[in-house]
Amino acid sequence: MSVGIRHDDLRRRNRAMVIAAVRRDGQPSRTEIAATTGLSHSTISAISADLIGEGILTEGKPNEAGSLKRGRPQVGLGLNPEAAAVMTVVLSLNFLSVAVIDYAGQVVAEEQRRLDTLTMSREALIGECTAIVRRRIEDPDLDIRSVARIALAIQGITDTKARAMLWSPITPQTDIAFADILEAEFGIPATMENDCNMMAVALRWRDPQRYRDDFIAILLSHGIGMGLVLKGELFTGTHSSGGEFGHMIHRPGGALCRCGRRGCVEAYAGNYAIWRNARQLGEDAEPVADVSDAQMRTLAATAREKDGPEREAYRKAGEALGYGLGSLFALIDPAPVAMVGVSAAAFDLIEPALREAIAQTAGGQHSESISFDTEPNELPLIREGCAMRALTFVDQEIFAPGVQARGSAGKSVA
Amino acid sequence: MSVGIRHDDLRRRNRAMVIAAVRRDGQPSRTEIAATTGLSHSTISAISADLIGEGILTEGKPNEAGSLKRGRPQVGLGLNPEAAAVMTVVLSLNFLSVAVIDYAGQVVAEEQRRLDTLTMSREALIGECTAIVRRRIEDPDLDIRSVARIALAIQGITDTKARAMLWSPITPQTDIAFADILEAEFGIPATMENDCNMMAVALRWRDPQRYRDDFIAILLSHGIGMGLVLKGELFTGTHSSGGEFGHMIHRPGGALCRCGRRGCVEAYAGNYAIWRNARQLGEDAEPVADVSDAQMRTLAATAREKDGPEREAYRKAGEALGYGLGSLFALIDPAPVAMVGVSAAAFDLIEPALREAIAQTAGGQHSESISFDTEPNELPLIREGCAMRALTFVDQEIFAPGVQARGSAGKSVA
DNA sequence: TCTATTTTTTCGAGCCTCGAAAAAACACTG
DNA sequence: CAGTGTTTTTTCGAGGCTCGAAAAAATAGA
Repeated sequence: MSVGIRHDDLRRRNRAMVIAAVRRDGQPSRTEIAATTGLSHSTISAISADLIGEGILTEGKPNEAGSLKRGRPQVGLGLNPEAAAVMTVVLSLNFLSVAVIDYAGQVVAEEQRRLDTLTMSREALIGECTAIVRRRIEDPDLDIRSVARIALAIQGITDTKARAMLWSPITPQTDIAFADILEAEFGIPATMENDCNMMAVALRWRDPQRYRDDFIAILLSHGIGMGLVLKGELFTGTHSSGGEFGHMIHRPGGALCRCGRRGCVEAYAGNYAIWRNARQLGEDAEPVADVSDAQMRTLAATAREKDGPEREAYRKAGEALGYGLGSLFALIDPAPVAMVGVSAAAFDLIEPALREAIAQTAGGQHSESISFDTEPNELPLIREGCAMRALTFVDQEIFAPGVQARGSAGKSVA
Repeated sequence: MSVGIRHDDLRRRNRAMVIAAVRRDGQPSRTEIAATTGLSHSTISAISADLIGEGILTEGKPNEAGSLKRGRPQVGLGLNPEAAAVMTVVLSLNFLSVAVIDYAGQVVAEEQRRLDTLTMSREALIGECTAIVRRRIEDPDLDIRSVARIALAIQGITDTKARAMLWSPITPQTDIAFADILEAEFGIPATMENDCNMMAVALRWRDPQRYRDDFIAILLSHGIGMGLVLKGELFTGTHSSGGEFGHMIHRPGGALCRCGRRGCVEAYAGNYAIWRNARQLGEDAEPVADVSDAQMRTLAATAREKDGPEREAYRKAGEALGYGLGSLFALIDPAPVAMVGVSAAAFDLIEPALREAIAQTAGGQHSESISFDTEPNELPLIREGCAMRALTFVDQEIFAPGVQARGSAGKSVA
């Protein structure tokens, strides 16, 4: 049931709002915060005094951006990098990457490892993750007092509660509650996120002009994934991370998909599908386990060079993506799209067929107004998204908690 | 930007919460409201005293449900039917229907008219709507002081702001800002809603057990529509009412749809499509303008009787709906489905192929756990939904406003 | 009639936000 | 270089709101 607003909630929410404004706007003055939040100057003054006292915010130098103005110069408020740290863990095909990030969002440490995720046992996979996290946390060079939160991202399906990986193409293992495991191991709150959702989160921070309330991030990689932001909120399914754009049906009974079903968008537009079509192996050919980025780049080069099966493969991918997007647009209306991943670098080969297909669908009404942007490198995006997700959690839950917790936190710092 | 919470918002929100609790639970006592909202008894007591003083709530008789309990009996709080009235206007193919509903949700007046919506001019259509509303408002028999809000529903696409009909299959006219027109004409706040969304709203009130946070209402009528509730919120597109399930693509380049495109789900599952297939007219045959409910019932009867083109037509409809649902489930995960409209009465003919198709999709993982419910009559549902939508608006915006407005309202009643 | 029990109201305390005024910190001016 | 104007930030009292505890109200059972 919906719950009433208690009196203490007021301060908590407004604290969170101030922190969010500072994180969003960089170095806003108290006056600017008052303007964007709609709260009075007195309230902002009181809250920011508290936050500075607790070591969460810091006052910037007043002589920041050339003070040409007449009166008392604005004092920019910033996030105190030492207020907390968070950790990101990104698990992708044969690759594990962690980073420690300070409260202001700067990477202070990182470590990467190659693994053979496709053949590893459940225990080995979990072991590698906990080990790498432990190494970073216990690193004596790291002068971070404590990691306040861990965010994991994995390609595949996670549950709505952000506790577990349910299924992932990078491992035969299923249902690993990574978040619970890490929490139990280190006593640090953790969440398990879908990689494409983190891409969307990152895009929102990178370019809030373009990616604000409604947009679509599509990962064009070995598989096809999607992160969807609607009305300013990350979209998730009712039970899982949802948004499995790659497994919408493009052609009933069509090409064989990595998921074992037939006719999914991914079975035409995933790297393995483009590869399969370029090699003219037939739609029933078993998907290959991996195609290297270099191989895909070669494929794209060939397709650009001459009209042959390679070009046709990209055309088919464009068609599948276009019809898929058309169906998606029928549900949510058109929105800006960011194409991410190695095949986004071949978007020139994909776009014509994609636009042609969209024009045949309900999305076609605004065909020309749909904008596409490309970003070939997904990993940094996923990492950034994880970092922002973890930091936002700290902002909201740790630094803007109920009264009791806030009191003690205040004492421990003051 | 997100806006801070002012001090006055507190009372406003908690007032809204109390009203919502009373509307939801029937005759809750103050103690029960305190329990469901999590607010203290004192707060509930104060707020309900205000609301009773303002004539919004009324105290029920204490001897309501056999007072077997020991102590002071609970006093049920109810909505005062005379506190306000709302009006619903439902515009469907060749049919216009309005109703006046009191604050407690009872219909106090209604009127219906047959029209030829497909051939009417823009002015005539608007004229009929304003005329019927005026007749109901100015009816001397009606002892309702004033209508506080009007909710219109129409088959087709409306804008996100709930101001205008953008496109509708029931008329060649487009972009009619019905809400603005009625507001200008009568000075009463109005909203323009999508019919299927109102079906979903109604289902939520009718059976909150089954249809709570996540469910799908699909209209199987001449066209195919959908109302979607996700995470307890009505789902809408970024620009329009969205949720155009009927125009997701089932087969690229496939059967001719009423919308002029090809291969939409509706081009296989709409009444005209079933009709077309049953008559073996071919997928390119121009959709007929209307098929009567009686004709559809005859068709279903024939299909049940013998294996022929009629049965095959329903099979194809089931397949299209199944693959469409499969794609939808890939995005949002499976959820309970309510099939509404005349073809829902033929769901026995549709279901086998539908389930078979879903099993071939990402939704298939939970194939057996997906439940279908049928309701052949959409009109009462749409009307109910409109009524609840309008009443909820009154609850939230008129009876739980900012402080200034509340003060004056209080005075005028006291 | 008295007592136990449960619901509802009353009342003072504690917060929170707000507006107005004061204080602070600078640029400009002569 | 002191004085003035301007803008930002803080201070302070007022007004509201919710809460907990206690009181009042309303009933069933003894």
